[in-house]
Amino acid sequence: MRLAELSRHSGVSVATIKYYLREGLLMPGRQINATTAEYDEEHLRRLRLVRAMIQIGRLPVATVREVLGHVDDDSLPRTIRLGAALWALPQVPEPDEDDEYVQAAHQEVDALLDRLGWENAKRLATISPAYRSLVVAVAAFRRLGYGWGAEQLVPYAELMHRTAVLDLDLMETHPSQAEQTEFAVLGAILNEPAMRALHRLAQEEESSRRYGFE
Amino acid sequence: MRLAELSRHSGVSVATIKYYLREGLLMPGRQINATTAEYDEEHLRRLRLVRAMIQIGRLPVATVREVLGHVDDDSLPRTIRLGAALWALPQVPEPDEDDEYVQAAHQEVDALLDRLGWENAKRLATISPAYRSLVVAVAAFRRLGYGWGAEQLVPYAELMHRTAVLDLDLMETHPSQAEQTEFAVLGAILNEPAMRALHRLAQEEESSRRYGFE
DNA sequence: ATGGTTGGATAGTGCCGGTATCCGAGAAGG
DNA sequence: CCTTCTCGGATACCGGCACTATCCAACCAT
Repeated sequence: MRLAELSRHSGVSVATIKYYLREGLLMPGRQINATTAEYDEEHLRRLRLVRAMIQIGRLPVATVREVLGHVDDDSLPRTIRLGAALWALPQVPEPDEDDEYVQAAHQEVDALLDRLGWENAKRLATISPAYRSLVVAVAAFRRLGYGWGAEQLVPYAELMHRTAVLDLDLMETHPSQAEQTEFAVLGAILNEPAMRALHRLAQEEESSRRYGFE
Repeated sequence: MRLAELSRHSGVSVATIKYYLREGLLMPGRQINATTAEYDEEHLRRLRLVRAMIQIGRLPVATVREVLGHVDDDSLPRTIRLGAALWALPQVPEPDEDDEYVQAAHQEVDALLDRLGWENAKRLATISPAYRSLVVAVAAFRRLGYGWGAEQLVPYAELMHRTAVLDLDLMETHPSQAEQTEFAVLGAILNEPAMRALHRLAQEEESSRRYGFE
């Protein structure tokens, strides 16, 4: 497969593929001679993955590169690789630790983790971007005057835990570890838009059940 | 409160506030004289809301303007207002209806809605952006060779429905309709990052329960 | 041989949040 | 009253990012 064919099969323009090659998102093709390179199914697959991450997952190019780096790195044990890939995902800006709302949010989130019994997550709290994101979101809510704390979050957290159980069950249906890692990353990146969509659909459904269409 | 004070109270730079005023994200202050305008708590609140939507929700400025327009529009009935605000949220690119994966995804999603008994959502299918987003995400998964369809999505959808029930219950605890609408929009915009964070935390928790830390 | 492709390098584009600069009109202090 | 500081508003500009257009030499098909 040559560049133009890769472009046709993927629906991605030649110029864009060249850009991804330059950015290291796509491994170079096998060079046949000075002006021809050969690409295969693996390239096509990777290209589709990259596109999905960028277009559906809205990841910045630099993040895609980082995530792919972890996915490709065979030297790390599974959970590290998975965690590394997931932690590269886009983050909310750093919380300002001096802010009173941020401090209150910290306490709320810690209380939440205690009430849930998420001991492991608590151990990861200081380094996990997810923890920080949650703190930032809770702080924003409270700044706007909503009593958004452990009380309200517990039922959500329990639902999300059940979702995570589904995620990992689904991941374990894949035979090889490489596939599992790719699927887990995909799950985190592509599943989330799908879940967001499902969530909104569910809101529309429930809302029209309660209030009708008018 | 003058511009500089508004800036100090909100932590947003004067230049940025001016930008938001220009863009119509913030209503102009009460003009005292040719060079002074007076802002109040309402402005501060709106400014915090705008910041949260942009920074935490990552909404583009144009979308924020649109969402706020619907929130402020008292002439519409609640569900329309709510729906209009939610539908303005950022969307995935339009699916290419000729694509075979997209067509298969359509069928899967329709089958999913049937199995869930989401009659109302089905009626909204042709116009709901959430429906389209779901189709796009499912198509992307299938293009990558994963059997991602009604079968796998049903348990997720049920969890999301329970989440939506929580959302609306929580919304109904607010007394006025204006507050309810704002809260619903906030829920859709700010709650999602929080849920995403909870989801990742839950994944970390469950993953380390299953596989330990190594 | 020759005209159309090919891959690679480089520079440019369009958008978008946000900044910097400038200005004339008050406000504040003596 | 006069000077100096600060204010709000208009305008031009900036930097990052995801692409895209152009150019060029090498190659392949006729």
